[in-house]
Parts: sequence; structure tokens; C-alpha cells
Amino acid sequence: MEPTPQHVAAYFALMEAGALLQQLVEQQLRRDGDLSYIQFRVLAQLAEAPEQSLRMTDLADGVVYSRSGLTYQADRLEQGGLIARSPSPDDERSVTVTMTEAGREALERVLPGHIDLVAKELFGPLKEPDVTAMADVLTRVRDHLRTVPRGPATRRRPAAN
Amino acid sequence: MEPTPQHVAAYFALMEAGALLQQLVEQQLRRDGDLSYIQFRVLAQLAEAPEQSLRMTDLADGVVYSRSGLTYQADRLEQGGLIARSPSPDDERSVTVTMTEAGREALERVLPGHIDLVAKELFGPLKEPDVTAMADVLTRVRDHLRTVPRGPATRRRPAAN
DNA sequence: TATTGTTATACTCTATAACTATA
DNA sequence: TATAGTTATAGAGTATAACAATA
Repeated sequence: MEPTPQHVAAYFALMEAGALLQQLVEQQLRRDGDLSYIQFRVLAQLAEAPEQSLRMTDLADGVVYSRSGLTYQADRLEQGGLIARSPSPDDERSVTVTMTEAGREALERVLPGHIDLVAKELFGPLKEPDVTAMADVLTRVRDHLRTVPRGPATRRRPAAN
Repeated sequence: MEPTPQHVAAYFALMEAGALLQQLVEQQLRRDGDLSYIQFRVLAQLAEAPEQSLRMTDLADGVVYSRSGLTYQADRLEQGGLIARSPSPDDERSVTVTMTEAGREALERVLPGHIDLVAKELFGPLKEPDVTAMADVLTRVRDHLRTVPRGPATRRRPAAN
């Protein structure tokens, strides 16, 4: 299975573009709101959730994280006053995470620069048809990749024990 | 500047596809050759270089790394016997990094699985025209992103001091 | 027994600044 | 003075396993 130069170019371009864009995004989020990308995604998920609340497990699913890793990030966000944790009403084992007013403000403080950055640095060099093609192709790639078993972060139930 | 749903979809798909693919790649490299992606890239660069040798600075440029970060990785690779460091002949300040035979073997041990993985998980869901479109669009995005000043890793000379 | 979440711990990686040596 | 590279150190993030509490 020899890959063609086109395949090699596409692979490298995806890996490098993804890494570079993420670096820029993290830099912007850190500068404008002292947030990591993970923390930004946690807040963004809470913002879309009913009552700005989700259980820890639901957040971990969305962010593709290990449990303890999410606990770590939740600790950070709680120390900063951006989220609050409370026992869940229905299931006493669960912890409900709620975005605070300060959390919403942090998200809103960061969003305009975020949108600007993406518009300028990602879409700047593209024309409309390019955006359509990119969304089409990468959505299919992402949807496939989501189905591929990954390491510890995804393995909720070890395959064979 | 309201982004269209197409723009949002393209942005999220790129970020997530890039992250998922990188996770899979790192998992494969670790499993097949106990290499991190960075270490893999260092070895790949050395493999293409004349006499399998490059200076530390050239490597840092290629891998987009801070100096001390590269020293750390070089230490690891040297401990594993995959590279060797020697004083440069022309410039006594420089260190020339050379891939050892064990380094080449590690690279070759890892490459088939790497190519298989990418063929299957990245290009599996795509048809040929998709690959062409992806290479075209993402190459332009990457080339633009390369020109954007990033954080510490790139800042060789601080802007204004 | 299984699930939710936390804790303790160790490890990897990255960044900064101070430092040595050479150009 | 500037450049190449290392070192010391500190900090962020992640994974594992053990744990407590609830289902």
C-alpha cells in the first residue's frame, strides 16, 4: 500500500494545521481569559446545557477525558469561581457542575477574539467553496475517527478482562 | 462577523479530527516502537538529512520546539541509543545529532503500522477527489498558519526589547 | 457488583532563566 | 554582543490505582 504524494501531503497538512491552529487558539484563550482550551470547551458545553449544568461524567464524555483529568480541571475552574459543584438531586453519586455568572462572563470575554482569530487565521486564506469542501471532508473523517477505539481516555470498559 | 454554520462545522471538524488522529498516531508509535510523535518526527527528519545528521537548532526549527524542550527529547533519544550527539566540525558551539543504526531500525519498525493506520483511519472514509481537495485546502491553511507568529516556541527573537 | 467521583502518586512534557562556551 | 546548547527548576497536564459512597 504505497501512499501517493497527495495522501502524504494531506496527512501532513492535517497534522500540522491542526497543531498550529490549536497553539494559536490556546494562546488567544490564555491571553484574553486565562483559560486553557479544555477549560474553554467545558464552559462552552455548560453554556449550551439546560440550566448551564451537566454531570461530571457527561462533561468527561464530551471533552474526551479521563475521570481524574476532568476532576483536575474542575478543581481549577472551581478555584477560579467559573463553575460550582453540587450534589445531584436524582443520583447521590453524581456531582452536578454548574457554570457561574463569572464563568459566563469569562466565556463571553473570550469569544469575540476567538471568532476573530478563526475567521482570520483559518478562513482567511480560503474562499467559500473551500470552506464547504473542508467541512464536508473533515466531518466525515472526524465521524469515522470517533468510532475508532482510542487509548485510556475512551476506554470506559476495558475490552477483555 | 457572524460565522456561518459551515464555518463552525469546518472549524470544529478540523480541531477534533486533528486531535483524534494525533491520539491514534501517538498510540501506534508508542505501541510499535516506544516513540512519542515528537521523537518520531525527529528521527524522520534525520532520516532525510544528508548523513542522517542535523544540528540541534535545525531540528528545533523543524519540530517547532523550544531549545530546552529539544534538549530534553534529545536526552531521551540518546539514552535509548537512537541518536548520538557529537561536536560540530565547522562551528564549535553547535552539536551535531546523528541517527544511529538502532534509530533507523526503530523508525523502520514503526513505519509500516504508521502508514497502515493513516490509510485506514484517515483515508478510509474518503474517495480520491476528497483527498485531493483536503490536501489542497489544508496545505493553504497550513502555509498561512506557519506565517502567523506563535508563542514561545517560535519566538526566536522577542519582538521588542 | 457496577458506577460516580476523588485522591495520591508518579511521570511526561514544556517554559524560563541562568549559565558556559564559542563566533 | 550574539548565538548554540545545557541545566535547574517550576508548573501544567495526564494516567493509574486505590478508595468511598451510592445504585
